Amino acid sequence: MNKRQHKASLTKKKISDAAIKLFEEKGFRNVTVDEIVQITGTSKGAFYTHFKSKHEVFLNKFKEIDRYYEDVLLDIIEQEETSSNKLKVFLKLQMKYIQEDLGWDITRTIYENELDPSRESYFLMEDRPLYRILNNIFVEGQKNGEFRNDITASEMVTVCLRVMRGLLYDWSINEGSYSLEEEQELLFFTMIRGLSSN
Amino acid sequence: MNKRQHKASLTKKKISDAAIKLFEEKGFRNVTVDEIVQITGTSKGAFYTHFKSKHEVFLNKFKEIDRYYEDVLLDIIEQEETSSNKLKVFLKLQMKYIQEDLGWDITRTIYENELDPSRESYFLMEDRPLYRILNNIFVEGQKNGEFRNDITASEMVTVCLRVMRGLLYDWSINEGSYSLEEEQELLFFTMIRGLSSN
DNA sequence: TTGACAAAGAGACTACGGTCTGTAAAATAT
DNA sequence: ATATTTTACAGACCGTAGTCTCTTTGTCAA
Repeated sequence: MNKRQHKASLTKKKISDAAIKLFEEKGFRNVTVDEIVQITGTSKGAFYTHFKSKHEVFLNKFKEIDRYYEDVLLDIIEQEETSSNKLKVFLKLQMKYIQEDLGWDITRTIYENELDPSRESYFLMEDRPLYRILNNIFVEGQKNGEFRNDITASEMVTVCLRVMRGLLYDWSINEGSYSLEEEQELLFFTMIRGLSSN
Repeated sequence: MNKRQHKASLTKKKISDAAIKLFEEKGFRNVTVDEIVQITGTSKGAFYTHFKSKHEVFLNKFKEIDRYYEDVLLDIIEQEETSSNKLKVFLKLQMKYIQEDLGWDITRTIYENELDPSRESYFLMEDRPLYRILNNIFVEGQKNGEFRNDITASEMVTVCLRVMRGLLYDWSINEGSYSLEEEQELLFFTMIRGLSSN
């Protein structure tokens, strides 16, 4: 990395850090790009050379969730005996992470961003760790007879994703007014019941 | 209705009709309020006395869905024998209606609007026909032993709504690229399986 | 070393949703 | 009949996300 690139990456980090801090303090909608660039002593030009949009700033933050899946959750679920317990624990810890580390405002903003067709979608990227992990659980659960065999593992992933999104969307429009960690259980257990072989 | 109110309601209708027509032609995001008022020969002032926001214009359109539930779907599901079949038919026809009569762009816009905390939420209004109808089905299904009794009917409504929203959200971010009517089956059948008594 | 080029950034500008203020005329009170 | 208030509306104005243009300065080839 040469001198110019180095300076650029410092600028990017400076903007990103300040922006995320502001978002957490005041909520995404109450922070303006002008404010961010003013505080960081940069400019609109700098901001938009590093980020495609105001949303994108913490899309990066959100992507950390995948690292969390791979680094932390994978090890934990391996300790569970059954596939359905792996799934249960995975979903529970995921919701706990979203509730405690991301919060509803960031979640809401991500969900809003995904609805904008002019922007890149993160949810639609097929190679997310989330998708691979779920797929592995279902494949394994089918092999050992826990899950249904009349539908494919990838169909079960689809079902699971839609249910997850329904819950997170609902949590977002309710402005995080209920405990995600507690409410996930009924919904996911029902789903798992529907996906189990009998 | 006096003369002034009459003229006002004409203006409102003129704006509403033109706006919805434009939305259908060009998509919600590609229509500006300036364009709507210019075409209708009205003004920003007129627009915003009748509608709280650009979104609200077809929130009214969306609310027609409830009339559809009450007027059409209620009769149809009454012909089904079992509660779970009522639910299946209801959900299927609902998705068919959304796909064919509303379309994904309107659906997307509604879902986006709901994520804006500064706006009134339609989904959170507790007395929607949708909620009552679902509740009735679950209560009935519990009485006749089809559905689980370890959770309440209203909890089942909550589960059902979240699943529905997950599907519609997913359909929206996929820009309506798959058939809602076809894809609903796997998801809802799985859910119903999870809600059935055994 | 120097000159062409490109990357990073500064900041004026645009587009557009939404607000505010002023006004004409209809409704209502006296 | 006249005065007062209210309503529907016109359109100037504002806030903010995002774009465009221009400048600076580091990079690299000769």
